[in-house]
Amino acid sequence: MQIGALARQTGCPIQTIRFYEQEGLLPPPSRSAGNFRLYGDAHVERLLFIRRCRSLDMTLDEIRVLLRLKNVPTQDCSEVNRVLEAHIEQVAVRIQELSALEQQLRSLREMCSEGRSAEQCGILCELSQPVSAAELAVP
Amino acid sequence: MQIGALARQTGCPIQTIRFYEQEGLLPPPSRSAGNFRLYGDAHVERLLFIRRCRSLDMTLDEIRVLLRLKNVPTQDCSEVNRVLEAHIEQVAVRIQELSALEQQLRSLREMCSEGRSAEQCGILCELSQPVSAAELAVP
DNA sequence: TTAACACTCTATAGCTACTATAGAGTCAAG
DNA sequence: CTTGACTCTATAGTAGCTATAGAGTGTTAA
Repeated sequence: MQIGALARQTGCPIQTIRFYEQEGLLPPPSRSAGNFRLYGDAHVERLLFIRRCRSLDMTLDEIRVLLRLKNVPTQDCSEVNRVLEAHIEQVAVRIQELSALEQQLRSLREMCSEGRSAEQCGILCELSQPVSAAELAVP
Repeated sequence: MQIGALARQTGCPIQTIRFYEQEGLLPPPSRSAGNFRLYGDAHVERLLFIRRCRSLDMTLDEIRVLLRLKNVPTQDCSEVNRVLEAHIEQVAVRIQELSALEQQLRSLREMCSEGRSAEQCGILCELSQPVSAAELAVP
């Protein structure tokens, strides 16, 4: 199967497949006489695994770890659990941060009603205030 | 005031100040005889404004719009309101997405208890399932 | 006077996870 | 034998910085 067929089967763009190969997530496939990449079912499976992980917003590094563990089927899988839990924690933290951010934005929005001049705009005025050290810590 | 002093006053790294100048967010300051950047109070104010916006996770493009509006003090500020509301909406959407993601991750976590072999790991098995079209839509 | 030191300058490369080109080559069908 | 669909490599771009190299500036102490 050529790269286009693999792309159709997995819903993954061709460029991205080549990118995953370059990054070592997909093993280099064999090549045709004309130097075209030739894939088999194992590649389909592995690429689907990667895409599933990406759809769960895992980083390529996290996926690399999972792929490594997957390739040693007899090994204890507790590291898989740890990777996943760390990832869940990251997502939870990000949700916390964004929720706090949304609160700040909504109270900022309260500062101004439509139709004022920019000079008197409560939002612009508030935005001109110094930032606290806590707020400066970029999420 | 040299760039180091501005950096200290605002808590913004020196490189970032130069980056903002390059991006047109900060106007190019005057220079000393030895070609050092020399800033005044207006620069401090403007940089604080930018950092406050960034701490609210606004993009540089959004900030550019706000700065433009801020510089025409007599103009109606309703566009400021619109920029802010669009930004709030984006944050709200992202929170929704991440919350759904967290749910998926937690139910994935349920699939495996510690101590199995990788082969039998419920998480790895589940991750090997094909991805639905809906899940493929990367947030 | 000169040496040390802190500060600044430009230019460039790196980060993540792709995406989008350019320009060339491959292969099957009409 | 040419058209068209497909593929190849290499390179640059995205956002918002961060980090480096190698050079110059400016003040102070020996």
